[in-house]
Amino acid sequence: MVASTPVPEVTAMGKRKAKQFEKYLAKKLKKDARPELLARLGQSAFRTDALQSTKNLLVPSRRETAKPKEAPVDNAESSDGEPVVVAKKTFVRRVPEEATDLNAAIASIKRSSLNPLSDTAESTSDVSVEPLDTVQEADATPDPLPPWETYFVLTERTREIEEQRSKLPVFAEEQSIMETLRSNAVTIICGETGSGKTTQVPQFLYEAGFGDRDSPNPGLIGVTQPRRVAAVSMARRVGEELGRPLHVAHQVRYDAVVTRDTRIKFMTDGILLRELADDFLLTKYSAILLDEAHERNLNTDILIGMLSRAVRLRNRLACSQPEKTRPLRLVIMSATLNIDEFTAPRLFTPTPPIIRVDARQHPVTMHFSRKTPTDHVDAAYRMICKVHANLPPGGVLVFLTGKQEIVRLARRLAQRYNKRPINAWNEDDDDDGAEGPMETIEPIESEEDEKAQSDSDDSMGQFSMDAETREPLHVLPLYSLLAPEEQNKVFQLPPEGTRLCVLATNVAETSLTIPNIRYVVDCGLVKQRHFDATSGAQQYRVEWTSQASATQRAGRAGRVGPGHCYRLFSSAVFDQQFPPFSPPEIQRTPMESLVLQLKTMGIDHPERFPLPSAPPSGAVIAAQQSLLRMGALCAGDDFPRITLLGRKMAKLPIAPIWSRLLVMSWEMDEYPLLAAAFASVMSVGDPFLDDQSFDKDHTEQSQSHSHSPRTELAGKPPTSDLLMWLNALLQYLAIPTKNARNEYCSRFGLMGKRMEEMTQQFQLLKRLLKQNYPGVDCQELPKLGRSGQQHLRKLISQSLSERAAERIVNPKNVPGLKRMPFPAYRILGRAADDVSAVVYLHPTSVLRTMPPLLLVYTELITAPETRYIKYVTATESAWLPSVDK
DNA sequence: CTCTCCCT
Repeated sequence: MVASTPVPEVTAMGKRKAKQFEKYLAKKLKKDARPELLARLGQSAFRTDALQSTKNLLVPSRRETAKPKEAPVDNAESSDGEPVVVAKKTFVRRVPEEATDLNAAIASIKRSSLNPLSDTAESTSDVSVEPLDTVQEADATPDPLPPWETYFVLTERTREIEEQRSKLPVFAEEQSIMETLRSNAVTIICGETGSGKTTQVPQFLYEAGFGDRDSPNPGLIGVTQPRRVAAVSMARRVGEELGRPLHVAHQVRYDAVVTRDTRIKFMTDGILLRELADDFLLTKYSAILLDEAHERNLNTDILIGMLSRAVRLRNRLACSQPEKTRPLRLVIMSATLNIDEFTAPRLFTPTPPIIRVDARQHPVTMHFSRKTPTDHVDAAYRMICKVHANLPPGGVLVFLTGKQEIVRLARRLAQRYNKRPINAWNEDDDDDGAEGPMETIEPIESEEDEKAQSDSDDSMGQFSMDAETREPLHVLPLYSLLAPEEQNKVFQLPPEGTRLCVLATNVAETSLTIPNIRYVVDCGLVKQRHFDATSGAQQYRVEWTSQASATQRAGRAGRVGPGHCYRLFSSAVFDQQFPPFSPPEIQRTPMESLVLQLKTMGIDHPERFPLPSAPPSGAVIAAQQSLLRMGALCAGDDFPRITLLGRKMAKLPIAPIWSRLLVMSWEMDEYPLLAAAFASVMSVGDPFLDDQSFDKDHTEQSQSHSHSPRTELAGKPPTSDLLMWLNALLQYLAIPTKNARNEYCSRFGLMGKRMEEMTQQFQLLKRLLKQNYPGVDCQELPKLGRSGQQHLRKLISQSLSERAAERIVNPKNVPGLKRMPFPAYRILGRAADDVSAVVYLHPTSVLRTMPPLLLVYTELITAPETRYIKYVTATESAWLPSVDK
């Protein structure tokens, strides 16, 4: 590494001899315990006694003695049966004063998870917790609801705002919405974008006294959003509309503005999920609104499952002890889609009422292709040209599958419509004007004569004129990894006399709304990540999108006026091959995080937890096994139980695989700060721009990755892509000014957005480190010295031991091996004998020039012909728990 | 020789 000053084990004696000697002693003691600790890293059960011995060095004197009031939550956790009290105070949930209420709640949760009323569940014999009297009724009884007391809050809206509101479709429904909310604990509101439900429904509740301390419903109105930007911007808008900005706040990962005055809180769904882990009854809230539920995000789905139970419990408690507990109302807000999964009896009894609200949306005319083209990018190109040549002014939004397609098509279009210096495009596009039958698509006449390539003089400044139209085309790419400055261009007005044409990925389907779009061109495809629970491999696949998402895409043309959607596929394909809905995220993602969180909440059988859609049958089991291997769970008589390690991991806002590394480092007090920086890096991911764009924009001559500036950050010799990222962050943190940081990013081809995110994540983890381990010095920036690197590589190897690979040194012995310029590896472990276990080191790896004999990887990518391992770290067999040959 | 999109 560049900053390879080894961290001295013992520093030279300075002034404060005594202190340093103490430190030295402490370190030595810890070192003695270290081999044992490291040996145990790979064991399936985490030995808590070993932790204790080092932990005592961290927090010197007095252990916390368990007070009688505290719940005996940890009894089952120590593998040797000893009660565990380590760091209990900070890590373990404290039981509040109303212990009986909460115990009742927890008991009922455990019970409900065992008997979720799922249509197939049958066994109730293994109920491990005695339900308390307040929740003893059978789950089939309708949810109780205390009476609604009338209350009003006056607002101070301006006349202008009142006028705007009155035009929203949801405004006319205020009375029916509030009447439904009054008599139901759970309500579903369906309305398309533009109905105004997100901004208005919270205000209806506000005016009925929700969130007002003196009202019968003093708790907050909580509104969840799937995305941070939406939470922040909705909060601001509602605050403005109410004329009471202080009453509306937002909370997202790195940013909270909640105060004592807050009555409406907009937050991301992940925030509410975190809060549920500590307070299952959501005692702070009087109403929860889950917005955009139709998107079927993982978090929203889980929230629906948990809230189905929380609402029932809260309202039962509110009935039996109205002076102590107030009721909780739940509103699920969704576009008009398959609501069935939200109304399933396993979730809600009685079935919640559904209110439908019209949308203020203009009609969009659909145009299908007669035939489905084989090359959708080419088809898109032709369609854009036609729209541009023949149709009245209005922006064009084109949906494609990925960055590469977008960049290519943008160049091709720019070449035709938009004159630029010739060497700005280093890829030759001589296929312009390529023939091939083009389907006629109504109502545009087939005018596909493209031979009049316009490379003429540009009398219109930077634009040249198309033969058929007198109007230039303003082409902009849009995808998530694009720098924010570039992204923001789509929100500005295009240069005068030009037509806006945005080439976008899925970001434009939900996350970003581009103004003034009249025409949508949709290729009908999506690139999606697929996850195989048994092998752990993930794969990107381009597939037909769903009918629902195609409809959503088309709707983007109807926001300013009547629009048109040109679909680059036939109506037969749409009807017969498009699935009606995209699979919910819960069926496509690893489940470790969710299982771990459910277990910490006392839900013993996550596979039976009620959810709108069940995860794939193997996914929960696979996650459970992976958590067992990590030591976050340990085998129990009837089901795997959470360990103390697991509990600590669950407290950290990081994926289990990295939270484990963090807890290990913190507990051992070995480079705790460095580990925090590393975990921050890992939770954000690859900060490097992809080389193509980097080379083009900055250095023409550096074609090869081995000469790209990033190798400077990798150290000599390079040992890990991941440690290179870490070094990039540490260097970045050491730079004082924003300008210098930006300069640094562009020099090394780093994405500023990601570097900032890493920085914030590091601050967040540092705060948690300080809170939980007050003895650790968090002042200085950590250095990536030689021994620190070793330590991290050991831990990385442990974490990724299931993803190890061995270099194929003699390729002649392996039939079918190809492309030897790229180092080939064989995956170790379960799949080792399989031919498909041969993989290649991804060309962007910093280790490509000196591939190690043994490595661990984080990603296995399946390309059409080849499988690649990406993001690798050199390792040694001694660091892996057991390497199967 | 390449990576859709979110979140604690």
